[in-house]
Amino acid sequence: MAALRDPAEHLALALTQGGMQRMTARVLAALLFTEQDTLTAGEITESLTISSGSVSTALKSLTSVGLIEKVPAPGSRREHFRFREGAWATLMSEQNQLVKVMREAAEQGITATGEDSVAGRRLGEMRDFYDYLWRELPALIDRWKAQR
Amino acid sequence: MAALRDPAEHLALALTQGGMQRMTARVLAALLFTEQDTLTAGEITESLTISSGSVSTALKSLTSVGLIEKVPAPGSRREHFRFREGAWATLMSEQNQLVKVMREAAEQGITATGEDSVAGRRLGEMRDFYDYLWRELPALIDRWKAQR
DNA sequence: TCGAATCTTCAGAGATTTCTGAAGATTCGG
DNA sequence: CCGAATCTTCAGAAATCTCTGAAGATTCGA
Repeated sequence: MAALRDPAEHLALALTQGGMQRMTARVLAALLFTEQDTLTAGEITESLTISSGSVSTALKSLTSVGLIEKVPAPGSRREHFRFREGAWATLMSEQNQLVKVMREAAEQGITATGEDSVAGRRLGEMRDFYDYLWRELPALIDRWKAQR
Repeated sequence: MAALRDPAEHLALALTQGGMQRMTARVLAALLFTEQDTLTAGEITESLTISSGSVSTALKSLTSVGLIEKVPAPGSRREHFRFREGAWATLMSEQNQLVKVMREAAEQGITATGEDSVAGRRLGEMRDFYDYLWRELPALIDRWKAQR
C-alpha cells in the first residue's frame, strides 16, 4: 500500500476511518507533518495537489470543530493556519456527541415501549451503558489534561 | 423528520452515524425493539421490507462482531437471532481499534520525522494522547462490567 | 477608492458505496 | 436420498457522497 510509504497519508487514512472527509483529513495531516509553524491555504493546495475549493472547505470545517486555528500573520495577506494545542482532546469530545445521541435514542425507545416490556428492558441496559460513558468520558479527558 | 416518529428508525440512524451500514443498523434496531426473544431472518425481512440478501449480510456482519448471536431453535428449520448480552461494551471495544490505529499512525510519523523535529513534537503529543486512551478505555469498560 | 491577490461557494462530473434480486448452495424433515 | 424451505453470494442498478473548477466575493496595500 502506498500509504505505508507516506506517513502523512497513512495518518490521513486513519482519520478517514474515524469519519473525517478524505480531503479534510489530508489537510489536517499536512498541518501536523509540516516543519513550519503554520501553513497557508496556498501552500496546502500546492503540496497536496488538490483544488483550492477543497482546501477552503476543509480549513473551514477543521476550524469550526476546533482542531486548527487561524493565526494572525502580520505582513501577509494570506491566512495562516496551525494545528491547535490540545486538539486531540477536542476531537475526542466531538466524538462523544455520539454517545449522547445513543443515550437519547435509547431513552426515546423506552418512552415508546414502556419500561417493563421486553424491548424496554433491553433498551434500559443500553441507556444505562451510554449514560455511564456520558458521565465518565469527560472525566477521563480531564484527567489527561491535568496530568500534562 | 419521520425518524422521530419511529424510535427504532431513530436508533438505526444513530448507529449509522457511528459508522454502521444503514441496513445493518436497521436489522440491529429490529432485534432491539422486538417484544419477542428472538427473530428469524424471514421475520426481519418482512418487517423492514428489505431484501433477504441485505438481511443475510447484516446478520452475518453483526454476528461476526459479536453484537448478536444465533440461538439454537429446536423444531424450526430457520435460524433464530438475538441481541447479545453485553453487546454495547463489545461495540465500544470495536471502536477502540481506531484508537490503536491512531496511535500507530503517530508512531510511524515520529519514526519518519524524528523525535526532535517540529512535526515530531506535534506527533509525540498525539502519540501520548492515544496511548493514554488505549490504556484507560479498557479499564473504563471493565469498571462498567464490574458494577453490573 | 482601485486592483491584484486570495478566499469562498456551489453546480455538476465523477467516484464510491449500498442495496436488490435472482441464481445457486445448503439444510433438514420425511 | 429427495425436495421444499431457507440462506448466501454477487453482479450490476441505484443512491449517495466527494471533489473540482470557475465565477463571484472579499481583503488590503497603495
